[in-house]
Amino acid sequence: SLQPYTPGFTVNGMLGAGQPGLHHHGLRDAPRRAAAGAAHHGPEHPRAPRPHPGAAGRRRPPRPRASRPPPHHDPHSDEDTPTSDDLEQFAKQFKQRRIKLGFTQADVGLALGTLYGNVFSQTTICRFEALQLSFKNMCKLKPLLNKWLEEADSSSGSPTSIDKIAAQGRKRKKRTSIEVSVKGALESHFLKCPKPSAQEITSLADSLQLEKEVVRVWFCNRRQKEKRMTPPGGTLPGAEDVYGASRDTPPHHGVQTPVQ
DNA sequence: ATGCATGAGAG
DNA sequence: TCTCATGCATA
Repeated sequence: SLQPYTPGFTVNGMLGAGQPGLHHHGLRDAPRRAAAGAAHHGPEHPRAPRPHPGAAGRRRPPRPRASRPPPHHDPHSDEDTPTSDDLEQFAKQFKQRRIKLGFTQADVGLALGTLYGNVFSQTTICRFEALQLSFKNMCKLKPLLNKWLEEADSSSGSPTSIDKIAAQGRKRKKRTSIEVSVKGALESHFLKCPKPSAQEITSLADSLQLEKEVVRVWFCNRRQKEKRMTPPGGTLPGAEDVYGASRDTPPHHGVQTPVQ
């Protein structure tokens, strides 16, 4: 189940791993975006910008924010907390190796399961590579992916075949598609107030003709997006701490980067 | 690749 | 209820 896909076609790993009518792609690489960002405040939140060595035209003055200072020793060895830069570098290298080895994101997710029991979806691997997870989440996944990487190119083909986790039976709500204009409205409100009260959500939902639950979830997801290592939009200097009115609102912040 | 969704924890 | 990790389904 975790064979480097067959060059002929049959891009299997991914389809088999639960990627329905998706076409090819399993290998393909594109000049990635770069992250630039700011990190700060939270006493414990390493979020760092990325100066970008090789890329030219960086518009944002990279905020020189050191993040989790590596207490000691090198980055490549897992163990202690990596810096944002370490993660970015690893993610890049990981993707490159993965592709060279001929594995799809889905293959990797599955392999992690057969290897350690933690199965991950194509989505998660994708987000890891694109740094679209929270710093903490990235740190958690890095060791696993790193191990897979070592295991993978050392080609110690021990066919550790394992079962798949039983499928769930719960019916999932059909994904509601929100119109662009409505999304724009939500976005506006988000900028004004990232954490609307239940009542504000209700009225907003009402005026936008959306289910309250849909709006609530939209805000949750929007906030979560803001906490990724590579946040959307851009956090203007000065406009920090959008949330917590209380002191020490921990994490957040980011950076801005065009996601391509 | 990403949008909307679920569910486990925490409070 | 919110956050957070995660993924089905879809663009």
